[in-house]
Amino acid sequence: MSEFRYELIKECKDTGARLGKIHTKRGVINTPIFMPVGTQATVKSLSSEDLVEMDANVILGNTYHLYLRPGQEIMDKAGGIHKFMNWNRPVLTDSGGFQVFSLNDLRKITEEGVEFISHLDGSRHFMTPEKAIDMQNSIGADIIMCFDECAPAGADYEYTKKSMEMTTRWARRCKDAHKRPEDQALFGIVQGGMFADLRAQSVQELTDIGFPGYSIGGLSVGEPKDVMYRMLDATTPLLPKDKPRYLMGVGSLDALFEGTIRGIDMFDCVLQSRIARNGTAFTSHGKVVVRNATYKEDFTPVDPECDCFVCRNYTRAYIRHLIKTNEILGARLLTYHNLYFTLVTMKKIRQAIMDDNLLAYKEAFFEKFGIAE
RNA sequence: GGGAGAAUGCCCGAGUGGCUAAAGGGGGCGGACUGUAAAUCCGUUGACGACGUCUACGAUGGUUCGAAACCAUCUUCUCCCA
Repeated sequence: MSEFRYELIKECKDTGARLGKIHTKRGVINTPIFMPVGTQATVKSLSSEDLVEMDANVILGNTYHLYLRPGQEIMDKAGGIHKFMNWNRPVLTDSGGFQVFSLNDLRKITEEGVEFISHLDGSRHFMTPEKAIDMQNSIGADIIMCFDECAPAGADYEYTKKSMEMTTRWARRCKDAHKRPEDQALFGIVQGGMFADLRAQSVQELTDIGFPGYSIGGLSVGEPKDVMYRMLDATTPLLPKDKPRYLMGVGSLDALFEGTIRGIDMFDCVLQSRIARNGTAFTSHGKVVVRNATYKEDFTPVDPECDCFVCRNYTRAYIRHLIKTNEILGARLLTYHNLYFTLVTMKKIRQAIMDDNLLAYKEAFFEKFGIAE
């Protein structure tokens, strides 16, 4: 029997926010949670020890990228991603569905699956729902995703409906192909673009199939934020309360609050780690572009209110210097801080739900943080 | 002492009569970044109140309708022969 289970601890009185626990073989995940993204079995620039130290609980890996490198055989021989990267906490893998979207010019979609042209060497690969699951069985993540088509924001109704219905058929194939349901929770992915009725249809069909958790995909793909929030409003109330909801790829600070308020339990985002590498920090007082000349002689911490090891020991001036000189330590320090800051914010959000003052906390947060980035 | 060559915008470096305020790269400055094709990408980078003017390609003086480009002299630098 699977140990995977969602426990709803408390529902917010004023909003749709939920405080919960996801029980997995590798430990308990307190939700709502932010999951750092480690596409190629590494959160870029950080070690697994760093992630433990900052108290990250779940991290992501990516099926498509790990399938290309190091490849399925190595993942098998390594005994799965946990051993491979020395990380014994939960891992969630995306199926490669996002690459159907992001590698737009390098793939062809058919009912059977997706033909990718490798961005690495131009070689052709045919990814199917079955293969995506098989690969995820080899990677061995605790939570895995159905292979889906993530349609672009501009897709019209007709295309979006067909795409969503195919994603549903793929979801069934994924469930059928899954060989380790006892220790890998397979999530279905809700699609339906920017159309509320299609979102509802997607939820209905996926819940009919039945999954231990539900992801909401196809958002934050170029649409305005209010549209995304409207789609969440049209989706989460329809999802079963006893299963976790995962909003895929979303994680700007405002979206973490707004998503939580709309009943999302899990978030992941590359934004924190990517902008870190590009010289920007999220702080209590908003976005700080450490790279900018303003901070050349700023010998204060990245975020004076943060107690991460970066903020306790290093200055903006130093990190700016590292970024300007293209030293890898700069990327590492900012990545560490950005993720730490986000994880702490999520911890405070959980506490606020517990204390029945989520809306007040949100208001206080953005009063300092400023307008959402 | 003799001979050859070079001097370009913050730096390197194209450019041998008008289309050159001057390619390209670097550096500087700024912006973007949301299930990672990203330590990436984009913009900008002589001055001044704008498709206008001014100052600019070592210096000075010429040739020409017009010069960063041609000529003369000077200055500095590099290389070769003694």
